[in-house]
Amino acid sequence: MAKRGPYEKGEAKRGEILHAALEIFATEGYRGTSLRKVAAKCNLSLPGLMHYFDSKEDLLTQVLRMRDETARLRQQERTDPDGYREVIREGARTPGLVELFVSMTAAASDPAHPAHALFAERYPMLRERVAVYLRERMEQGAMRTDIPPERLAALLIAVADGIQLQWLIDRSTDMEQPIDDVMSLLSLEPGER
Amino acid sequence: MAKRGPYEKGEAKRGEILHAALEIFATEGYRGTSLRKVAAKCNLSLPGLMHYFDSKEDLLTQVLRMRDETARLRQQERTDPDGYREVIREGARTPGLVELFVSMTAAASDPAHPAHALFAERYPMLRERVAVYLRERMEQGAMRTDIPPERLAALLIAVADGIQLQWLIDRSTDMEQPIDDVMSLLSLEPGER
DNA sequence: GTCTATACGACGATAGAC
DNA sequence: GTCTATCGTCGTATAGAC
Repeated sequence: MAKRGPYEKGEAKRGEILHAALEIFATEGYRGTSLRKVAAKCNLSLPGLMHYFDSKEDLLTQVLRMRDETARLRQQERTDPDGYREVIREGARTPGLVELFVSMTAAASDPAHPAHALFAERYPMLRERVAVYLRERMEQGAMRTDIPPERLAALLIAVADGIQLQWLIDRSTDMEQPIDDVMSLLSLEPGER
Repeated sequence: MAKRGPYEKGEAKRGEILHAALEIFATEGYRGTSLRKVAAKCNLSLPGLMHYFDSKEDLLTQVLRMRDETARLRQQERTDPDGYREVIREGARTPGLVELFVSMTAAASDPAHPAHALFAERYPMLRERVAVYLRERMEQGAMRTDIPPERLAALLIAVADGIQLQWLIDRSTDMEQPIDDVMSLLSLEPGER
């Protein structure tokens, strides 16, 4: 069901801008990247670009939304550690994007920030999806059950986010090991002591 | 051993600036706080303020250094979970500072950033201190020993950092629970199943 | 060494013409 | 829908008074 009229071109251009912005921020990082650079890459003036977005923060927020959407489509319902691993591996290839996510999270602590709503939906959604996976494994008898899956989900996401901060400073940091370690702590198999 | 000559005043003023900057960033957050505001609070012109610092990022880096130093003096060698708890509780009272730390971590991913050296020293030091505590507990027979303390230290710090990201978005997030949960996963006590 | 005044270039944002 | 022109503010740089 193709859009009619002038909307079609506008939506295409909007997508082009978002992809250009994603590429620039991924390569050059969050700091020191201006909207004028993004506009130039799209053969547009700054006001021409701003016609599509309310503000720089709005543009960045939509970049993250697009990023989430493509990641979601690619791995569908993979909430198991292997799915997580894949996400982390890809993040490791694009330090600029990790930096963008972290910077935006900090900025979005202000409820008035455009990205606040995004993260406010995103974290509970992530927790829920991880919790569903953990609950399954518990029902299979493959995991200890003394901590409810919702709490463990918050814990696992914290590990994944937190290790990325250490990795931002030292790129030799192993981002998968801590996830594996938590999972092994949760397993019922021998290995204790 | 008091300093002589004109240095004394300069150092005092430098400290005043750092405290003023800390207060402003703690209350108004990282974004939207300008050096001119900090200068005004110190009854100084902007260049007058810049006489003491190489750049804005340099000033912010020294704010974090000062922050670390006072925290270190106050709790000395407390690397146990209760010491951590205290740090987290105080962080919870000053969202702007947490935002500052997270934003600076992201920015410091660039090795050329003045804060890069700070974090590059800070994380290994933190890991080492936590590892020492964990090793003690292991030797006391109070903890499982199947994962080496160095790896667990990275894990615990990731949990502490990561849960703060979730807390930045949702202030009702319990920042102590995930720490407690990891510690209970590490304990040898019954509770399994 | 401490500090003010002034100016510069770049940023995000907006007004209004086409 | 896209432009030129302009705005206010930012961090920064320099000159020079004391």
